[in-house]
Amino acid sequence: MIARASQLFLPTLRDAPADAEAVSHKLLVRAGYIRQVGAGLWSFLPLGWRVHRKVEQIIREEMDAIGAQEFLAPVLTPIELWEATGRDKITEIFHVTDRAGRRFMLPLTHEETFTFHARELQSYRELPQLWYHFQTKDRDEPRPRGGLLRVREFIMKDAYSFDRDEEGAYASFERNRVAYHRIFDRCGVEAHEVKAESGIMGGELTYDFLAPSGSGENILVRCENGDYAADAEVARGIPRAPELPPALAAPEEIETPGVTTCEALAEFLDVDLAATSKAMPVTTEDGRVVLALIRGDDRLSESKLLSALKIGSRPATDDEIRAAFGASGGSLGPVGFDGEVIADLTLAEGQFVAGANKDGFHLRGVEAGRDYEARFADLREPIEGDRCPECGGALTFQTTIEVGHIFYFADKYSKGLDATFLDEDGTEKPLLGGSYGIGPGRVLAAVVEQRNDENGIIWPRSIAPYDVHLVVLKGAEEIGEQAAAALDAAGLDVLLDDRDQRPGEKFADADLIGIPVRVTAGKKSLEDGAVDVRDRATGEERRVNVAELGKELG
RNA sequence: CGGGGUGUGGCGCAGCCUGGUAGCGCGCUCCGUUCGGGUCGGAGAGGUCCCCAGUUCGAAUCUGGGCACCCCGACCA
Repeated sequence: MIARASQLFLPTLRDAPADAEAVSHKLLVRAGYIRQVGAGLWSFLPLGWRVHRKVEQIIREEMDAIGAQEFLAPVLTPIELWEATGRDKITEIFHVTDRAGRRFMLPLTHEETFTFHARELQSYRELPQLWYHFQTKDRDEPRPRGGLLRVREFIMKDAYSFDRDEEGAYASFERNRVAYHRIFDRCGVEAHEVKAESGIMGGELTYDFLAPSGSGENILVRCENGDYAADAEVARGIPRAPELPPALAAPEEIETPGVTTCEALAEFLDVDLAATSKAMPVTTEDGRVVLALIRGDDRLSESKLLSALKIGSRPATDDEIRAAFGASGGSLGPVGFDGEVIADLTLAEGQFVAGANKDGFHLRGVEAGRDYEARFADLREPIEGDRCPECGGALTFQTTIEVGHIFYFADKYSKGLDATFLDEDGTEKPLLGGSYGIGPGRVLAAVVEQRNDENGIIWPRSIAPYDVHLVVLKGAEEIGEQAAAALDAAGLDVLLDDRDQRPGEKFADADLIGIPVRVTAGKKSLEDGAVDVRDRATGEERRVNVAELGKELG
């Protein structure tokens, strides 16, 4: 296939929009792949849509290869379906009514709809089933950002498995997990599988696929030695050992006027910051004030706190703190506090400096067990300098985009929607489900984040909008056409730049657009019947006779 | 939702403080020139200055209200 640039809608820009921050956002807009319609709302222009479709096709092939069956479920969804599972309360839902006042919603995902169809499964003989579709998702995100990185409407490949027992469900999960690795490999995107946040749900199988990127919302923590990888929200790091002062027989009160932060405290007392403790009172959703206690050099991980408390919480207000501790933030500690104390594992042994629950005073030599009772849990965010929990190697931190998510949800949706089957032993059981999502738009953005240089995008061949970018310079039109015909005959998709532009502009656009192979037909070609074939990534160039082109690149 | 910022031809920006004919670069159209890394010269087209209200003889500019978009945070099935 030959596409002529002179006739395409391919609006390349010299400057990126001023408000673009992420590299993928800038390059995709500049190179004419996408345009913004509203906050978090994007059109894919012809070139961008070609890439999107290529990503889709790779996903489709890999899903079909594991026996998945493609569906198409509607976007507009009766609200009753979501009421049945209790998810109609989610704040990100866009609600819609028809002329008769009937209520609908635009789904964030399609568990309900697919489980609805799964109700037609009646016998264990029909299981397992693995279904998927590519369909629009709408989410009223509080803050879309970064071009395609976080949007309010996007196409998702979402798959749903239904099994008769846990063993089968795990097998389905595993099939999808392996397929995901193949998908990301083929798309040329580096993505790491990590155990994701389980939060209140706890215990379920849930993995994220994180693609390192210049901008993104998840922090990937990895061990320098390879194996260990986790999302920072759940990653465990081994913190450095603190320099503890000599132990005291009992806590000793010291006056610390105006000292309200651990940093100031460590400096005032001339001790290691890691020898202090930080008191972070929170109020739980059921109204209790709980003291979360971490080491002075650490940050509290909200998701770990959530897992440990098994209930949501927020920072306590000044009034609540005053009522519960009789002191203000900055002088708080566990000694003498009669509420629940949940402390980080780093504080289980040794003596630390803590607030005295008396404004302007702290206690030295506070020891868990002896001076206060606490429940211990991993509460800290891993930080630079931590060691790997498995091998002791150094941990590295990268910002990433979540490009895929696989999740085993058991009977969570089958229960609400009453999706059961009759097992071999004659008993009725709920279907056990899993869901598996990939956002092709995010994959596309992640590839651009990972593969670019100062001149533009560098697509892998597998998802490039065209196979070859053929630049035809003035005077070489005839041989350019011959080259295009040769490439087309070899089954390649050719972007033929036949515009009446100067060479520099055509080359600049070719670099920006990022098709991996560039072929140039120019004056020289008239003499030797050859064209330049240039590799976008390496810049390597060689001359190939037009007659050999198809064979060389096909 | 909290904090910060921006709205002026397609894109990037100046003008606003101190009210008085709306400007610059790129892009676009036409003519010439040039032609293997964003030529050069000339002539043009194109703007409800985000919206509404107010102040004023007069508002892009001052005041009030609203809207949109971006960044940080909160949130994130």
